[in-house]
Amino acid sequence: MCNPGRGCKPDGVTCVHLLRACAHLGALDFGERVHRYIDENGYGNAINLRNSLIAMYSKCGNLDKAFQIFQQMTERNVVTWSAMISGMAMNGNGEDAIEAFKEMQRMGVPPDEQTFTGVLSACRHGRLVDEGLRLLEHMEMEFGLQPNVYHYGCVVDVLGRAGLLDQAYKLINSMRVEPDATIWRTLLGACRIHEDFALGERIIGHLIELKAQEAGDYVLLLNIYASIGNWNKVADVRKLMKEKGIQTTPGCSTIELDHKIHELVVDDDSHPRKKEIYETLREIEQQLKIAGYVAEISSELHDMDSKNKGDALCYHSEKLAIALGVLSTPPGAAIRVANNVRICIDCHNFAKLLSSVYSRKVIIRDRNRFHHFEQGHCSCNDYW
DNA sequence: CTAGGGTTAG
Repeated sequence: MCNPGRGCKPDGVTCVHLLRACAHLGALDFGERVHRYIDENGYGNAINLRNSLIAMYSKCGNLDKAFQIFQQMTERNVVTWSAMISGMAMNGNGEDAIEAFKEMQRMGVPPDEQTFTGVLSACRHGRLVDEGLRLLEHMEMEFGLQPNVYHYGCVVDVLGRAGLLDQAYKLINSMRVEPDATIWRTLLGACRIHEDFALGERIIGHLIELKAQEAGDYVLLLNIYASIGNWNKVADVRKLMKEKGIQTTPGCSTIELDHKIHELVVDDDSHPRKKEIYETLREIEQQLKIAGYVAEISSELHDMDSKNKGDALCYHSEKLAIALGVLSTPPGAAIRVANNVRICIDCHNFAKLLSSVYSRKVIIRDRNRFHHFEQGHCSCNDYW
């Protein structure tokens, strides 16, 4: 960690940067080394470093450790509270996040815009409709803070998922800020869940006006048509994407083993241990099938026959990373994987079952949030 | 030079 040969010793500022990098990568081991370095060098009393540690541990999925640091702090400012609230939200402890939000006010620390980002995220992840609406109102009336498009987006998401599509649409139109493409996409996602094609197509109109060239818009459009089984329209959209040269991001997972980050992609055939990985994966699948695992085919958007779907789903990068984790760590050790896209329902089932059959905690950070799998259950509140 | 947030979809 230190470079004595050049007489250049990392200081507190260096550590702040390092912790941010660890948080971004989900590199818990390295983050822990930075933590030890901070303590050994007496940097640990600086409030910005304690706050950075809370964020790092939260973003690496170790909420207990983040909370431990939080509890040991004698001085807590708005950043401390916001970091803790966001950490609870992203790790699936929505109720705790709201409790913490109330507690900070009892302690006389006024929330700011970023605190509301955290607590409204908690409402979104926890599906807390009334709480979300109430907070959005209090934000303006009680604290004089102008909600931004993300704050509104959380409440639109919560309303939409609850099936209150009209109310969500009205909220977007009543905003004092301009709706962006993302907030329309949020509502479009809800239209897909509740199969509201009329509103869905109206929203696509708004999206095309704003920035129609984004891959995500077309993917959502695909989802709507796929969920009603209109494969002709799906094919049309795919053709359009091809013509415009629009590509979707390939799935990619990372796992940290012996202080090294291993990166795996969908259908990876370039990893030096690919033979072992695929062997382990097949062995795991056999074990899981005995326990009742059935490949979930509905998460594929292609109109293939079931057999092909079953095969295609075997090689998602998170499964490869989990297999590498199983074969590289001692029995019972936790497996931590970071994913660049959202986990699919099949890999979610796979991890859930693996956590019970192999008696391992599996912690997956996806594009959205953390999934803590333990004894056949997941901490997440989503519909799977 | 430094601390807290981030949506939909694949």
